[in-house]
Amino acid sequence: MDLLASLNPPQRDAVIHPGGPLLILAGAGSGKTRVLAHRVAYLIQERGLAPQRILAVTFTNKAAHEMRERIDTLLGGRVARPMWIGTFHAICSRILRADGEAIGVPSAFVIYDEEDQRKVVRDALDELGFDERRYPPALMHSMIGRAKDEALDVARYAARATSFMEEAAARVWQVYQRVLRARGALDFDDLLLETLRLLDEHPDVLHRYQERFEHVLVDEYQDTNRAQYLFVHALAGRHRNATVVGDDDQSIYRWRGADVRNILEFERDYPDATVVTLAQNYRSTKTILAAAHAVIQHNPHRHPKQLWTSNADGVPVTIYEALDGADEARFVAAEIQKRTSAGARLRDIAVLYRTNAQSRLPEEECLKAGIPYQVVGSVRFYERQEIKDILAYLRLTVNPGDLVSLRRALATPRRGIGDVTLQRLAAQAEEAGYAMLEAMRRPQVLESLPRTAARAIEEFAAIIATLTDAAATLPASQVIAQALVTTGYQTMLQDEGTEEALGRIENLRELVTVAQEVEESTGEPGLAAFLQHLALVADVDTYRGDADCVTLMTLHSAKGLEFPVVFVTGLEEGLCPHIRALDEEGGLDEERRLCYVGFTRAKAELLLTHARTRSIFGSPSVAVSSRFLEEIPQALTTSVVARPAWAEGVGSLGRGSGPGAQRRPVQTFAVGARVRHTKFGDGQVVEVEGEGDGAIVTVRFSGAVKRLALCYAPLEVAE
DNA sequence: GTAATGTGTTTTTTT
DNA sequence: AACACATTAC
Repeated sequence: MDLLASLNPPQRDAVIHPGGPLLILAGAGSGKTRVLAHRVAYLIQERGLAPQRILAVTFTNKAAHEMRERIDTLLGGRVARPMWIGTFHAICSRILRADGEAIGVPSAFVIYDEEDQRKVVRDALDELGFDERRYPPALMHSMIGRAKDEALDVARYAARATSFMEEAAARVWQVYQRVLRARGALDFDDLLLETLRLLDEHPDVLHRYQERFEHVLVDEYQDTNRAQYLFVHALAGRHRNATVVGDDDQSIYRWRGADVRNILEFERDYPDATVVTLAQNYRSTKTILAAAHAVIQHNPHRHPKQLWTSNADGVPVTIYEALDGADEARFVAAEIQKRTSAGARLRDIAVLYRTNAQSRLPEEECLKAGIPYQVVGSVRFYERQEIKDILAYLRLTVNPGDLVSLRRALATPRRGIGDVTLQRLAAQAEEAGYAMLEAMRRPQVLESLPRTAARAIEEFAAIIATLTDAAATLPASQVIAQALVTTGYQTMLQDEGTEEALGRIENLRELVTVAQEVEESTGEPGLAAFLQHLALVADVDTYRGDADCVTLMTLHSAKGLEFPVVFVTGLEEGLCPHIRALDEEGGLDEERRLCYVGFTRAKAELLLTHARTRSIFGSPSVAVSSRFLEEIPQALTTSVVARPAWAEGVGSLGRGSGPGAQRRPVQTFAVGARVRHTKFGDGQVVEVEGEGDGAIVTVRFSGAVKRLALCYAPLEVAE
């Protein structure tokens, strides 16, 4: 296959770049994923590079899968299998599993998620005798997290601490880290930091990986943090074949430690770097691109650049001013139905918002309207209660020292073991130098406990022992299936019998299926590998592009995706830009980039909505439309304003409620377009006067020619 | 030791 | 509005 035929000149330059550092500045929709896939395929096919000598870092697992598939398609066959491709976290996890023992990381380490981490922080505060009111756990946790993003260690952080709070955080961090280590656990940041430490302290390991990876490619480079930066530069240090791709305008993870300087200063890091700029957009209409550009150009300190496209002008951007959140949701649902009845596919439509909480109203409206939808994110699959409960048992079998999991497993199903018993156990275990699980098996320990408690403990220890045996020989999926029964968890849910409980059983079955799939795709059947994999699943990894439904998700999750029709909802001051971002240095710029990312997801049609009142924590408050909306030139937009309920039924169209029925959101029709009117039937547009809200179209129907006010006439595009 | 009730808090965004 | 956490009652 000719890998270059379908590429434009700069894309081709990037693909055939012989070696040495390469920076690809790729604007939204400029085909960067394609270029990366083609470059890898080219290296393999034309340069004869062995796939296992390539390391590619993507932002999500989903992107990793897609990349692998694209490369396979380009080359024909499953060529990309031996190539390492995944997120920073997944790749570091793999390295640590293989080589972590050298720095004392057990290969079956568990990964603590946000909730687990919070518990450890609170334990640490407790141990230090710090009052949670004076030292909020959330604040302590985030201070530690930010420091880790910058690849600091406790000692250096403590040394440079300037405030009282920072000194406190340093002490908490110290205990936090000791606790994690004692439990054989790592948090997300540790995956990177421990890998860096491994590479630093064991030059032989560093050299092995450096030697192996002749090419290192990194996608979404604008969203890498300091630790990730160091990782890339360490691994590419030998061959110097680092290819990084990114767009400073799409940097939206600063709050997570992402440092846009990584991309802006790549040329300083590598003075001999080749820079390729991809400025042609293949995704969006001229109108959408112009609107997006109008917004982003308000940001200072950006690489000045302007995307262009040879695509059509397309239709204007719709701006809808809703009465409130519910009205906004009704508008969205009505517009979706309009488009699907005109032949659009549900999977081509996305509804985006700033915060997860905003998904509720559109969800309800979709439900009412019978529109199938999927929500990406909000409650993550593996963070569901039932999943975490079962995982707690499994984690214990892999890692007996995991106290967070022990506490969790002991609590559900209820076994009559509470804090009192647990503390007695812990005290005895410490005294005798046993691990907790070990103490549970000692007769002399059990004897000292009340009879009922002792029997419950025995039973629990037996369950863990059975599962541990199973985990030693069986693949993860079978261990999980067994755990559902052995722990009594499934019985508990069945007895409960509520719809919710049955849903939970469903989720647990799904977990078994997921395990089977992961076993197949990774070829690593063990429970430890599965658990580590599971902890690294991102929200957007659950997005099913092939499902026949509308997609609801946050602006963050939407990065890297595209849809013919995109709604961006809640464009109000305080929401987008978010109020919490406004008092952070540079926060507004990042909100604007987020908005830009949202706009540039749209291929054909972009609909922006905001509400006049918005419920915050249950109580309604007046909302002002987002400054980002004001930044879009009116020439590019069509505005629709909701009519308040009290004006309903005056004069016209008294059918039903909701904006879809009472006031027709304005569509635009070109002269010649075939249209359908509910009363007059099919016709053809012969003239358009004015535009937007006040437009009047003249339509020739089979019987008569009519002049119709677009905002009131029940007129649609005919399919 | 558990279930029920009450209170306060929360929302940015996520690997 | 929804949820986590604490207190209270059993």
